[in-house]
Amino acid sequence: MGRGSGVTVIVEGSSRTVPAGTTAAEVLNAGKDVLAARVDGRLVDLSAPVPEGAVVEAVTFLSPEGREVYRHSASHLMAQSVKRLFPRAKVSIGPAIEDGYYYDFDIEPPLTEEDLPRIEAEMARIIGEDLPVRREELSRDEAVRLFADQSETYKVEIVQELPAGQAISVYRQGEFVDLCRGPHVPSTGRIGAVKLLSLAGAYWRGDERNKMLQRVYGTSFPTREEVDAYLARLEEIKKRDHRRLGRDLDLFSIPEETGAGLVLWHPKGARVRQIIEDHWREEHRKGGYEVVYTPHMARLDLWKTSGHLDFYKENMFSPMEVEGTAYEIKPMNCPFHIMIYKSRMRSYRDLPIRWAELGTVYRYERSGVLHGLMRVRGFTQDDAHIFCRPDQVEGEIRRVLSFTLDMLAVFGFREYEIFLSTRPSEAVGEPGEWHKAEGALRAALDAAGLPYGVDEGGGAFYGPKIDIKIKDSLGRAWQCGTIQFDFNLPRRFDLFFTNDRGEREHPYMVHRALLGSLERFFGVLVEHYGGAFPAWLAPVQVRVLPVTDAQAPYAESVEKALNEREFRVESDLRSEKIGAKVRDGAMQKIPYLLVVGKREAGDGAVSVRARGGVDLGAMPLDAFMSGLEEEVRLRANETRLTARG
RNA sequence: GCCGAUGUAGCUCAACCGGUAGAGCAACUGAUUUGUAAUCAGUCGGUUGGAGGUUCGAGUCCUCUCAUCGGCUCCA
Repeated sequence: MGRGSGVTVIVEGSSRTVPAGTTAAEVLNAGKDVLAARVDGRLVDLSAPVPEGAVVEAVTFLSPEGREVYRHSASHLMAQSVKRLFPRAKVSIGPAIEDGYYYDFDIEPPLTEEDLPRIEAEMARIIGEDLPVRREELSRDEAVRLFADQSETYKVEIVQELPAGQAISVYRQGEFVDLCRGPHVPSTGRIGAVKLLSLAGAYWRGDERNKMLQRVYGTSFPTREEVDAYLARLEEIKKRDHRRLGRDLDLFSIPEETGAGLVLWHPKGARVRQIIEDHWREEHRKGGYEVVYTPHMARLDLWKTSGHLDFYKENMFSPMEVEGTAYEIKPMNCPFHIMIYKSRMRSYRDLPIRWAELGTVYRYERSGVLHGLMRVRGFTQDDAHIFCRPDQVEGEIRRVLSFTLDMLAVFGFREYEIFLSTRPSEAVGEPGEWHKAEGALRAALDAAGLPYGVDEGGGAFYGPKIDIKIKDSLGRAWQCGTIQFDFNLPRRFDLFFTNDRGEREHPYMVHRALLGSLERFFGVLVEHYGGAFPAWLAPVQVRVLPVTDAQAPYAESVEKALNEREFRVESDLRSEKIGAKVRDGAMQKIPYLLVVGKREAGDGAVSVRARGGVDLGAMPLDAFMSGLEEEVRLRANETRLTARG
């Protein structure tokens, strides 16, 4: 604190002395673009007085923190606007999120889409009023009274849960006051342009036993142009949506007649899947795995033993009866691999045993969660189970971890999020053992030097896991790879091996999937490449386009030659103009279009047009084929042929 | 499952206050023989997601149901 006359602060690296009580805004000589201040690393309002010795920095929209302050203030603006238009609405919470903000309301009758423009217009009015945003600190009792007087029951509930002694901050702008930690922009006029995007339901406090509130999503930027650019970006992103591309490129469908969440892989989607699977098998062979096959259903008793019936029931379809015995369609592959393990005696010398299977499982997913290929009811996991001795488990986990990342890298994924998921509330086994298992996973992650978050309670019922999430085009992260430590199932099934002292001992298990499920992985892959698969994955690598019907026989001979070299190739023999054929080929995102006219037919050449509209000119067919062969061999992420092959 | 919205030709979308469903693209047929993102003409195509109801009459209004979309919850 200042000693009477003045305080010394450090602003942008240089030290200054100012009168005590000087605000951050004054110290920074803040212009309109400064939204808040960072004092000694902590975000505060511009109106906050700076203490002695403080390091003061300006926070603008250019920083993530600045955007958060800005959007959070915009959410208050929205709440104020809603309260003006719908005085009986109760507010709850309204944080900034990536690219925007939301606010949850309890409001009767519910808002409709038509209300959004009205709310937006009122927000614009409040911006015009340029109301000062003021922080006040209250005791808990005062805060409870304040919000109780306004019948803001949700706010009262939040305040009552805050510690009694602690001062509680509220922010007031005009007639609107909201419980908030802050900081906020100094006045409502600082918000430039706002846009409300959508309405959605959201449970109070995220708990489905609570009342469902109405959530309004919006975004805000300093200028209208930036809002428009953001909306345009959303439109662009939609074009990468795997559901749209799946239809446009004829990759898959999920017809209502088949059933929700049940995927039909069309020939072109199936080709890509097959390439993924072939690569997967080859890598597993090299990585010391054996492939196994198991059935799609098993007796219900098996799922009793495994614990699925106790801990996984809500994700399983109902059992069916066969000759008086109940059978269950499989939600997981592990019990089958366990039964293979049990089929004979195992020595410590046999371990680790690594068994992999592209195992198709069926899980009951609630109707509201289904989403294209990303969330389905029948899917094929690239599953494997490793049975090992306790002393091997950490090494095996590390090995799987690097295997996963290598596999993802081949498909062009170098960015992902890793989470350690710990014991869920419903789980088998002792907490102490869980703790040990979590430690082993943590050690493997640390050894690999990988940053990770912790998902408390996100583990499988039989053990903790490491999850690897990949982001889709909308920035939604999807869990793909997973590595799960399991000391429980071996015990439940009474698995053992004979150790080097001749005693029976339980093995440990590692459940793992590298890609997760082929459906989800393919969905993410489609979006990742926007449907423009690299040549090694593309369902059609080459399309031959004769300029006129006269070159049809030559085109067919080119197609045949390519086919014999095992390229995925087709010809467009329609009597269309070459421009139309090029356009159609481009829209199918085919890596290479070969234009063959009179000239090419004459000298055994092809005119190569690479994806993206790059005309590589004419080259001998052989040169094209060796170039493409190389590109495929390298699993190159981009088309890489150049002029003259 | 929950909240909200939406289902019209294969796709993208029209159809006033309830008055008897239409366009472009695709497909098909024919003409055209084309040199790097759409050649022309014609033809076909619909129990308006499904089932009930209101009405003289329903794509339009009501109820139920299925699916999809955006979220929430849950998950590979």
